[in-house]
Amino acid sequence: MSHAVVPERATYRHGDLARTLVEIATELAREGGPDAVVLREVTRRAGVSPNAAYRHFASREQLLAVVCDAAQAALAAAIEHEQGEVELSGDRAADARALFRAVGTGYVRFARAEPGLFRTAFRVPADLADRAAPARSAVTGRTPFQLLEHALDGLVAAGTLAPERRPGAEFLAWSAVHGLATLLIDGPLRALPDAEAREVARRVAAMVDSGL
Amino acid sequence: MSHAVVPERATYRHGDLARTLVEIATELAREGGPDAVVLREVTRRAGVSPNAAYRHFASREQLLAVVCDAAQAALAAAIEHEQGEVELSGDRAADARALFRAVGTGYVRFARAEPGLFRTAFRVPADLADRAAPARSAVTGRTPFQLLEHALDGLVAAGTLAPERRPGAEFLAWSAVHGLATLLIDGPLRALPDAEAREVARRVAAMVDSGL
DNA sequence: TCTCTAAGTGGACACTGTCAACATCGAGGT
DNA sequence: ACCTCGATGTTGACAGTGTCCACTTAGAGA
Repeated sequence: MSHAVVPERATYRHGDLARTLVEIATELAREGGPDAVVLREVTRRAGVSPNAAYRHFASREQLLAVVCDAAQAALAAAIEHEQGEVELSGDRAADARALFRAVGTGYVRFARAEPGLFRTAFRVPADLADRAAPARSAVTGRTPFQLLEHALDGLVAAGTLAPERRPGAEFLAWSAVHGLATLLIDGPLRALPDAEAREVARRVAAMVDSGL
Repeated sequence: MSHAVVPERATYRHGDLARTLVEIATELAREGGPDAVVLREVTRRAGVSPNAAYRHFASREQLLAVVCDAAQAALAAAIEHEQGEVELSGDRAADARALFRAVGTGYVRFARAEPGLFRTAFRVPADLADRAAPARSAVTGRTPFQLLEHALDGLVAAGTLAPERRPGAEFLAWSAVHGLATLLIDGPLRALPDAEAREVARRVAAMVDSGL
């Protein structure tokens, strides 16, 4: 049942247990969502006693918080990747628009590809809201939310979005896209085939475009 | 710690334990969300041994599923109440629109007023997707989702929404509103005062209106 | 009145997160 | 080259959880 095929470490010290624990916990979260990251199972897979974790994390909740950051970073990476796929045309307005839409499509694609991590990313940390932003970012150093804000700024700079409509626009866009994502992985659209899911996503994007 | 102030029942039989357990479990969910409904605490408050619950529910998960239905029903009731507050003007188009918007405002209002129940309502049942719809409805017999569909049908009937745009429109509207709700109770808009929250909700509604 | 069975109890098990006390090394100063 | 001391890992324990099994109880129907 337990994948405890550990390299039977020879030394008393582990080396980099903190990182190892986070990696294993993240894998558990990927497979089964936040509830699947159980401290004892993590240490078991690491080949270490349960209490060893407490030398590196104050509690299970705190370990989960770190995994949550990692999941957010993975989401950021997915969005950045999606934006990287965009073929820039040179038309500033069109490009800004494409990059903006890539935020949404990358977001939804990640939610469908990694539902466990996605749910973990938005597990409310219970204690703190302002979790360290840097830990939640990928290569550009931006969190998913910041990537969205950046894309919106791009729309304004390209003249596509009127500056007076910019404040608060991230909340409109985020609402629509996040709602769609949950609908697709936990809601009635769960079993929708990829093609149709993309179609719904396209319509949501159109709604955001015209309604911003 | 435990509110186990139970009426010290005299009879061996409880009378209506199933209903009592659901009520207590719902209260726990209201206070602390789905994770707060722990079987032993429920039975404790009911003044009954833990195993008594198994005569009425196959597992904790199944009890939680019933609570989930109850939470959905409460959401439906909140939406219906919001629609009941609408002052009909006689103008069919305007009324249909007002009733449609009331779905959104009722939805968001409920999420903010009862975050514990709201989270419970959308706890994915893990096993079954097609949970009994009737259990999730209130006085009109409609689930929250059905209330939304009904309001959209009203828009079409009033000529406000083009019939060819009707299919799938519920997913667009639901995405936006549900996303907003989670943003307001678990996301960065958590601490927003009521007035500003209503303002954001108004803008989301406008986005849906113009983007449907 | 007797019985059968639905409803509640008691005890146990495996599992969890967490604490306190103990064991083990390895780096840094003498 | 040694010794120490603190960071890291271990052991054992405790309370709490969901759930199984065997037992008891009492109310409804023959």
